[in-house]
Amino acid sequence: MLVNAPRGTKDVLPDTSGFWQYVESRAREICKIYGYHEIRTPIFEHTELFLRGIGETTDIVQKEMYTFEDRGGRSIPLRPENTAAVVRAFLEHKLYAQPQPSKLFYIGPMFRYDRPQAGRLRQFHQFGVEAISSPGPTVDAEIILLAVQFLQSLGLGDLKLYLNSVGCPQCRPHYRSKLQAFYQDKLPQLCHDCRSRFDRNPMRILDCKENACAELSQDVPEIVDCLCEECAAHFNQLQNLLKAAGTEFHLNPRLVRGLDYYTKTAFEIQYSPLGAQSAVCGGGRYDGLIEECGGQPTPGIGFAIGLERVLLALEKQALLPPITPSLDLYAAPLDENAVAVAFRLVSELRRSKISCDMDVMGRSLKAQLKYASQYPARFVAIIGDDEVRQNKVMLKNMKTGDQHLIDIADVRAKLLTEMEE
RNA sequence: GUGGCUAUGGUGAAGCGGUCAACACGGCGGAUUGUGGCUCCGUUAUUCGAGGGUUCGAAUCCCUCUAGUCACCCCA
Repeated sequence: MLVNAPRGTKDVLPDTSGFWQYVESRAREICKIYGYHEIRTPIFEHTELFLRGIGETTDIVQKEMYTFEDRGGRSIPLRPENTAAVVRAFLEHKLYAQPQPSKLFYIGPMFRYDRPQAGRLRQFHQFGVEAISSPGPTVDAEIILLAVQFLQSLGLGDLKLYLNSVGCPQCRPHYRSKLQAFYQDKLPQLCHDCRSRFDRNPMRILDCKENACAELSQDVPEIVDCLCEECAAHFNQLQNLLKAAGTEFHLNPRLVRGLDYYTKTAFEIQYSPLGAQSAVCGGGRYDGLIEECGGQPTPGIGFAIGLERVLLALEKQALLPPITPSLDLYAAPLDENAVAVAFRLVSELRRSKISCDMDVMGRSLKAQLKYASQYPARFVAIIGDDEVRQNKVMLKNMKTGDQHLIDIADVRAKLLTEMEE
């Protein structure tokens, strides 16, 4: 117990942290290219924010939040996603008073209490992007391209972009009642889950994997045919923009997002070899969210990318960059007097930003050389009695095996010229 | 939250009721006195995810729990 991380959490060890840094730096690069700026919000927020923002009836809020009471009696959840928090910060700091749109991104941990699986953890990490204030659809296309370009820049292939429009408060109710009319007489034949979806969120029935439900849904009316004029025009224009940019996409009328705040554009990027957790990126427009959170009516759109899933996909496609630690100099002292000399040398070199290390295990020279070659270190400075007496160091090139006795004072210059090559 | 499968050292794994828990890799140490990457030698699990039970005897059988994994649910 004491030596096990809590269920659904993972330690990132030194042999993999380099992969994370790689992916995160790619995310930052892309955001810079697209003009998005980083925002960092707290890992916990007030419960009300997510109740309002995500929706009280959603699974995320109903059964997946890590909520605790703090010592002041406040109900505090660890954030299950970050869009609501970004909107909160947008309002709290009156970012709307600055030149709009607000183009923001974040990278960080999210928390959902769920049964862990590969690609689904209780603490997981998202890279998310939000563009607030523009009604689109140009910014919709921009955001989607950003996501696609990010994933492509990592070399990922076999990605599929799915696109849909979920309408707006004008047209969605019509579609909803149309759906309910469609399913009304089929109700007894639907599965248990779908019967409860009928009232709560009939659009979810379309998504059901039960054979019976899928068959019943064969001739279901599609939302694209029920969009109001504005939503239809928006959706059309978005498709035109994506085509103009040469981005391949697939319309998926059954694509429904799980969070209440989505309107109009909904999209998802899938990498199917990941199995059940194949959604690498999910996003959409949330034109009602900011008002819902107490601001002026303001449109917004964003997405989140699951970094664990991206890493899994990269691993599957053998696209993880090699991580090669290296060291310019390893100091190998042979006795206590030499340790002091070596320590001084190493300290000085480190101040000059030369990467170096020395023995702290009291090992034999043989063992020290072995260690240095595994590191791998480019040079080893062997320091024994003779060297200490003469203020010199036996500098050994680990690649060639050559070694020369040189003045300690010259080590730095020697290393610098060697590193030039 | 529901169902299936799994659980032996740092890693990959043998063992399937009865002497010291194979083997490989890795780690550490060594092969004459201050020299690595090859080779050779030694060493590295009083213990088999945890806790109960059955038995003269259990890593091996049973139960509970924990964790991983796959699928559902949902989502990134």
